[in-house]
Amino acid sequence: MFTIGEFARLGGVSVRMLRHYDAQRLLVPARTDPHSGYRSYEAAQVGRLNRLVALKDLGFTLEQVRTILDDEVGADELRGMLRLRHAELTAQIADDRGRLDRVERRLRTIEKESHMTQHDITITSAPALRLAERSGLAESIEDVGPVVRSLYPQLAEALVHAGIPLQDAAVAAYELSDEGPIQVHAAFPVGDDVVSTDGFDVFTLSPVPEVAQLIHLGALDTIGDSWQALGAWIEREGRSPSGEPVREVYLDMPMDDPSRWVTALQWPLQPD
Amino acid sequence: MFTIGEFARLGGVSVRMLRHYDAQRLLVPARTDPHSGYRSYEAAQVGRLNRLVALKDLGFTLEQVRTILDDEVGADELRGMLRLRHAELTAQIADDRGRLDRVERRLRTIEKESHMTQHDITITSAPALRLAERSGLAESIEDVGPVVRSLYPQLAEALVHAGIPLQDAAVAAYELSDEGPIQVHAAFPVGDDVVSTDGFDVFTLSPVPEVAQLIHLGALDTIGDSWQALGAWIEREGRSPSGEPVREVYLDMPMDDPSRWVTALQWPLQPD
DNA sequence: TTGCTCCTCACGTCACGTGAGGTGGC
DNA sequence: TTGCTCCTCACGTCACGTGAGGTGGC
Repeated sequence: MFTIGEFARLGGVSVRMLRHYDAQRLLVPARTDPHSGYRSYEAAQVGRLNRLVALKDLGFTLEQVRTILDDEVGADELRGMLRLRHAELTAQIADDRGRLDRVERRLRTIEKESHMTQHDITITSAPALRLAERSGLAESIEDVGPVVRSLYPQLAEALVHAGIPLQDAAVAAYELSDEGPIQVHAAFPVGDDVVSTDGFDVFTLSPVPEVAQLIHLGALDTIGDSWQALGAWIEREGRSPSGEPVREVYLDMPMDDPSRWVTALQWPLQPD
Repeated sequence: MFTIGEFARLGGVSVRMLRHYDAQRLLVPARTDPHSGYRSYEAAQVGRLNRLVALKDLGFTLEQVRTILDDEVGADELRGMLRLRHAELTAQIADDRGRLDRVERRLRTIEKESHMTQHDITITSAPALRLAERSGLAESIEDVGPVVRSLYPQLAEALVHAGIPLQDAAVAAYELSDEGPIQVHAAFPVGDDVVSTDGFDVFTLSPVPEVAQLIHLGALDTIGDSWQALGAWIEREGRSPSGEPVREVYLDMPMDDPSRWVTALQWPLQPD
């Protein structure tokens, strides 16, 4: 028989842990003195303690350890638990590798710039959107803005005329390509009941699991710079655009003050 | 201005998280309605939220994020924090790799044996020991037991004669080698004040960071099998003995019942 | 006798998730 | 008006670590 302290040393665990395992009925001492409460462990219990520690070291929760130790799982179930744990660990390692990469990148930029370079670019997801749109062609990147601006009044008029409420933020989408004119869509999100009519077409944008997003603050005259910055950032991060249309979401446009406008630029990415 | 829901969507976080960051003074809404408690966020706050999320994604605690965001750390300190995080992540990944290896080993043994092979072998550390000993030579492995047994009565007598109290468990140590006689030490731990005398020598065993340990239950006549099992296990695990003397710690030896004896076998390992 | 070990509460950890119960704005 | 969003508590999470305050055994 061992005291709790001896047994703890033998198993390489703390006394507190043994008390915890007792309280959880995971490893109950062979006897407990009814008067003093002193716990006594038998030599034969070392085996269970070792198994407990080994399973915990694999990353199982105490509840899982209990079911395994108490033989409540068959060989197949145990295989399943191990495979699940395998998958979880693999994912965990991959996550931490990503984190490590980002830490290293920060360290490299900090060496060069000696302060925290902070950009307002994040990677997020973009939802599927059902849109009522009017589209046009822009000859060049610089031409996109004027084209969009010319499309919205007509679109708004057509939607209002059709009695369709406009509640969500307007969304514009462009199909960027290296050469040739750019297809420009000026649009508003609409419900499933709305269909194409004279004055606007209804189409859907697919959901995108990963987009690089930059929040552009202020008037739209400098939005080209923001798109450029976003493209440069994607390149620096070693990511690639997926080729799906980019989106401009006009989150807030107080009509009296363009300097307070808020626009999200979203550039779909290929899976990493 | 955004409501908390809009701002949460924009930043890809939950409403609850924004309330939490408010409570922690990490990201306080630009204004809070004194009557309704409704929070309003400004577009310009998106930057801070993005930085917050990015730093949290690197694995920093919210408290660390706060000091970094509030510019309470200089470039050097920040470099230090990033390097620390780098080290932590590297260690974490190494740990998880080890876990993954062990999970895979379990899966392979379970394929073959279709049930949980549980051995009572663990890896633990062994402390430095100051020992009073008598030693002898054993011609072969089989001869070790008799030699040890012959040494202990004389050693006990010499220690008692010198007035030295015996409180801790007896420890035997052998220097295993492939050929030739085996040096056998029968010993008891003693305090720093005890020195070599007629009848026993005092020497110290170095601490060992990693030993493979097997708890042998019962009489010592089958202890050879336990040593064999321990050696086989070390081989299977792909570990190597360090060559330091192996230890037998006689944890419990009730004189009336050898079947309840408890002995720890410890085999020093090379660092992994 | 003096340490040393043992005991039982009970709080703290970390970053929120998840109700409960209620109010405000379109 | 009916949902939808917002609000404030407050408990739960997971496996213990860390006192506080007290008792038992050599």
